[in-house]
Order: sequence, then structure tokens, then C-alpha cells
Amino acid sequence: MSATDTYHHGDLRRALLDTALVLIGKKGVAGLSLREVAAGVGVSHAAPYHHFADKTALIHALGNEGMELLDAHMASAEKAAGDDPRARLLGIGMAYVAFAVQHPEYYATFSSPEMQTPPSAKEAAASDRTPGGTWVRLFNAVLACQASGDLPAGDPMVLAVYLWSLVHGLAELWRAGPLEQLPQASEGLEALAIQVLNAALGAMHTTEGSQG
Amino acid sequence: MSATDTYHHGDLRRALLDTALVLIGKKGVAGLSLREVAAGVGVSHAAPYHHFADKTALIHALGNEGMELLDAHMASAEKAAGDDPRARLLGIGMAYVAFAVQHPEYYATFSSPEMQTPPSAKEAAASDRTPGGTWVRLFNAVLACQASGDLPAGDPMVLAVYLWSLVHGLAELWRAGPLEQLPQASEGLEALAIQVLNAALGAMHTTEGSQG
DNA sequence: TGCGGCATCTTGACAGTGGTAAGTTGTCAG
DNA sequence: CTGACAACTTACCACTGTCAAGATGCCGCA
Repeated sequence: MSATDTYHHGDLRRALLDTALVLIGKKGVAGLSLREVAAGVGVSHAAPYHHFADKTALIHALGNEGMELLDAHMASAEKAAGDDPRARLLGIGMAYVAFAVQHPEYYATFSSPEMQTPPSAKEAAASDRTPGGTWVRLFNAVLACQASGDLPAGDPMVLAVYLWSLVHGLAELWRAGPLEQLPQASEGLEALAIQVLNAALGAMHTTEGSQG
Repeated sequence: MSATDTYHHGDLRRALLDTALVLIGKKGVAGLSLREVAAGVGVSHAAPYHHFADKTALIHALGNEGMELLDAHMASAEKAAGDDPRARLLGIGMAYVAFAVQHPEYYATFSSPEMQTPPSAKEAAASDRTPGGTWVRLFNAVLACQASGDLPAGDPMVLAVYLWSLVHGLAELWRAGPLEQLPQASEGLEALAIQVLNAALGAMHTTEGSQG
């Protein structure tokens, strides 16, 4: 590490983010200690404040990184699914769930209380508090499915919220653990998720079901 | 308050739980301070340790209370829905979402990191870490719907996980706020939730859609 | 009535945390 | 070579959870 042994670290910001991420993986975002992060990098406990205004700011930075990573995963999953709108939508949903499982440290930042509160007004402009890209991607996929007849012609907003809730809840239940306590689930959680998503999508294929 | 002004508080445990609940409502469970709770009750900062082994233990106690309350809400909603299995299932789902909105302090404890980790082995026996009652109730409602033909004959586990994920995700998205940023949603989030749940239930009425 | 035991509560201390202020060190333009 | 400036350190503050030891009031027993 050429830049690590000098007085000026070189890229301390990046190093802080990285070790913060592994610490979050171990103790969760609630148990994250800025001093421990600093010590892990080998730097004094006040050094992080020259790169992040706050502990919250660091978590926000990680959260935004995670959002971008998630959107990239979704984009590639959508692309890999080919041209079938239904397959693309399924790919997006599974990418969401899979991301939560494969990158629990990043995913943990999404639902952390620090991420719920908007950041400083300045930072708010640069970052998307609502996972805007993710939401737009999902919404467009729903519209495409409706256009092709793979989803009913109801309010796309309702359908999008429905699907978002589903994958979010699935990811949450999966991550939090209660799913593992179901006997059948332990065989293959991913298979169960695909089954559930397929059931949801396939079920809506033939009927509307909205009463509003 | 007759018992509050004596040296022995009378029911300090209850008082601690109550003011902890309102503090969680204000600052979230992550921002809960045991000392602040004690000060709010008008007692020294070490007093809580005679009623709770830990800060975690207090949160666990609140979480268990919330679970019981949630199950009670679900039970009454199920009862109020009458005999139609589908209406009962919808009632259960809406009760879950409504509980998260009407009792955000209790609901916050459910997904808190303190609640994710099992409590001391002794307490674990008395409390149900997985919301057992809730899950059983949902599962039975799914079985009833399948028996009456209101839900397809697929694996009830898949259906139950599907519905659980849906209401959990809906509650989470609702509570966390992103739903409010959708233009249409702000008109009536509850109506949207009912719409989504109805769409989910109604859609599954006619087809199976499982490929497993 | 008085006395001892005991749960309850208080005081005081400890380590660890986020955050700020002032000083130190290195780098780089002029 | 020198000054300015960013990066980093040291020292400190208020606050937190937690523990140990002492004070306080209640209750049963004589």
C-alpha cells in the first residue's frame, strides 16, 4: 500500500468507507463506532471528521453507494432477462432480493434510521433519498408488462407498490431471519423467493382484482 | 398517583416501559437512552437495572408487548370480518399494516436490531421470537381460503410467505416514508394499501401461477 | 412494640461514544 | 526557501450503558 504509510493517508475516505462496511457486516449499522473505524484504518479518532461531517454522513455515503450498486445489479439482471417483459420484471425483483442477501452490509444501511432522515439540505440535492433509479426502473418494467399484456391494465402505481412491497418484505423477512425458521424454507430460500415472486406475477396475469 | 411519590415507586417497571415507548415515538428505538427514560420517570439512572437486566431487555419487553397487541388486533379484525375466509384474510393483512401505522413505537421495536438477536436463553423460552401467533393465524387463514376455494391449491407455505412479505413490506415502506413521496399515494395511504392487498388477493383467485 | 432481612432505589465510578477546538505535520505553489 | 493550506493528532466535553457500594423504606417475626 504505497499511500497508506505516509502521514497524509492518500485516500482515507475510501478506506474509512471500506472498513466501516466490514464492521457493519459484523455488528450491524447500529453497533458501528466511528472510533473503531478510525482505529481499524490506523488513524486517530478525529480524522474521519475531515472527510465526513458526521457519523450519519458516513452512513449516508455508504447508503448511496449501495443504492447505485443495487441499481447496477437490477440493470444487468434486466438486461440478462432478454426481451420478455415478464422475465425482465422477475429479474428486477429477484435482483432486489438477491442484493439484500449478497450484500447485507449495504442493504442494512438502506433501512437504517440514519438513512431515513434526509441528510443535510446540500447533500440532499446530490443524492436520491428515495431510491429513485430503482423505483423508476420498476415502474417502467410494470408499464412494459401492461403494454405487452403480461400485467392487467389497472393503475400501474398500485401494481408497482404491490411488487415493491413484496420484494422489500421478502428481503426483510429473509435478512431478519424468521424465514429460516420455517421448515421448508431452509431447503432453498432463493427457490422459495422465486416461487413467491412467480406466484405473484403469474397470478396477476389473468385478472385485475382491483376494486377501487 | 398514590404510589409515585414514595421511595419505592410502586410499579416502576410499568412506568419505565411507558415512558420508553413515548421516547421511542419521538427519537426512534436507536435514539433511546435508558438514562433519559429514568429521568423522565423521575428516578435515578441506575434504577432501571433492578427491573431490566439490560437496555436490550427493556426493548425486548416492549417488543413482546407489541407482539401481543398486534395479535389481539389481528384477532379482532379477523372476527369482525365475519365468516368469509377471504374477508378474514384481508382483515388480518390490513390489521398488520394498520398496526404499523397506528402504533409506530411498538412496530419500531419489531424490526430493531435488539429484537433480531435472541434474548437471554432463559427469556427465550417465555417469548416467541418469531411472531408465532401471528404466523399461525395467517397460515390458518390461508388454509381456510384454500379450503373454500378463495385461494388456489398450491403450497400454503408459499402463499403465506407471499402475503406476509407483502404486508410486511407495505408496512415498512409506509412507515419509512418513501410511499408518501409518490404523488397519488398522499391522497390516502390506507386506501392504497387496501387496493394493493385486494389486488394481491383478488389476483390469486383464479390461477395458480406456481412453477415449482 | 422493636428488630432483622430484603427488595428497591441512590450515589459514584468506569470505559466507551460522538463531536469540537487547538495544535502539529506534511505537501505544494510561489 | 518560505508561507499557506489541507490532513492529521492530541486534548477535551457531554453523554451513554453498566457495575459496585451505600442508603432507604417495607414486611414478617419475636
